[in-house]
Amino acid sequence: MGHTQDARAFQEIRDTTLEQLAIFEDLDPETRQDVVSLATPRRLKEGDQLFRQGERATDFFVMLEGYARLQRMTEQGEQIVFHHVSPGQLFGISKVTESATYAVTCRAATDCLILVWPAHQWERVVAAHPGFARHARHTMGARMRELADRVVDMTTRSVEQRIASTLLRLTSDAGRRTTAGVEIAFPVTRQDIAETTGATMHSVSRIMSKWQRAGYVTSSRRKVVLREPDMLSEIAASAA
Amino acid sequence: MGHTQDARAFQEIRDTTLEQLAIFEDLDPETRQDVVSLATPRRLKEGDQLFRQGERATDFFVMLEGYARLQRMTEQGEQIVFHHVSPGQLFGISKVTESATYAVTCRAATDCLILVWPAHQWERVVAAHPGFARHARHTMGARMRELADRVVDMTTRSVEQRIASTLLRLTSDAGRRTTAGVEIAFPVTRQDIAETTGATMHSVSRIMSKWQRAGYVTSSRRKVVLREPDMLSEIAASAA
DNA sequence: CTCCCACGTTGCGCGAGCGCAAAGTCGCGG
DNA sequence: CCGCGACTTTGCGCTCGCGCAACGTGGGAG
Repeated sequence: MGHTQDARAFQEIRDTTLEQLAIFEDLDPETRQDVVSLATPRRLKEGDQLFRQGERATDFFVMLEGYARLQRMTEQGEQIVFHHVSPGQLFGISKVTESATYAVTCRAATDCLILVWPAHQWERVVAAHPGFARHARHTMGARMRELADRVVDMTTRSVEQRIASTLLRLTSDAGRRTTAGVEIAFPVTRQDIAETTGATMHSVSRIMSKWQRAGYVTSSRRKVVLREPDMLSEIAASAA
Repeated sequence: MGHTQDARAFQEIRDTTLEQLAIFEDLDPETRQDVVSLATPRRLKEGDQLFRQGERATDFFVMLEGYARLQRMTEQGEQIVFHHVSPGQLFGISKVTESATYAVTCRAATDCLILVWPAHQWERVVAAHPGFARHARHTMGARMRELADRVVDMTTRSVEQRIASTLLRLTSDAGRRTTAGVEIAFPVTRQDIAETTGATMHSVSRIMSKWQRAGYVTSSRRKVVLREPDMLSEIAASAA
């Protein structure tokens, strides 16, 4: 995690990963290197907090490898997960909302490799690469849609339907095909699912046990595999 | 509602209202007139739909007088209210999220007077008045915070607490002092409150009847007056 | 003035999902 | 290989708030 390893990682990044990122796809290699040279790479261990809600927003980020959760904590200590950051995604972009602080807390769901830009470089990055700002606005829009959908779900759908939709979304954002089905690419506990669906761990466990018995999912400790995504879609969509 | 009336309204706007709008406060009169001259005024009657979710976003707006609801409709025909637009607020700003369509439906809660800019003028307005873009981003951030708070509320607070918070927010956004207390400045039915809190009309009615008996609120047909806002704050904050 | 309709109130029963409690299991560190 | 902590499962009872149903009520149109 020292300087040497970061430098090595950085080298690796420049050579392979970056050119595949959607956010840089319309950039010539020279500009891309300009923009990336303003950032520093950083590794996180699973569970590390990158930033906390309410903290001064000193940086913005792109996820290169791994997954992170954007969440909030209530005064009663309850966690609520708003979003899972996947590789290639931009996050911590409070500049887009003219906010001086982070709106959420970011915690690594797996070991991560991220690119970190100082917030004061925002204008410079945007000037060199207008697509960056466009991408950031687009990301913000997607997050808003996600939140709005979530509000709709919370008021109109049952816990079972919400869990089904959530698992489907997680596999579509971070799914990995295996022989047994589609697996969620990062550790997921019952508690995590509860925090992203607005249910209790107990309800999640009961419902997923039922699905396991029915053969729709296979789940072990911190692992979830969907064997019959179509059945879950059906549950998520069902009128009741 | 014809051209003459619009022109008169427009004249009136230029003379009185505009200079007080926060969004134009840092503009010299000349630039302000430039920006405003790109817009046309429009009046809405209570209940009119200004735009619908999913529709191509052809315009963006500033509310001058009156109130409107930003809402969504589910396939089952349920309405969910996300936001109440108050005078001075910018809305329909899908440009900020790089979206080609409106994310919500806008319906006038009272008769309204609004300014309408064609979406294709966005770049020109922003160029003439960078503060406009800043204001728009700020608005977007505020909406996101509102949505996130709502998700938290839906998962952690009781219906009674949510109704209390909602009424307090409505009076703080659109409150009018009267002898009896603070009145919400636009017509509000029990159904409306249900749609903004994620409850049923029946629950809202029951809870508000209780509050009326306790003397915290006075409510008649489509009208809500808070007599004891502090008591409602207490309910909204209570641990249970 | 009256009719009608939108809006509001209230009672009753039920069910989803929570809270609590207790016991089972996996896997890592020592 | 053992022990402990993190994670999971399951049962049971209860409560909040919904769904249904029926009955007020006020205000605007004609």
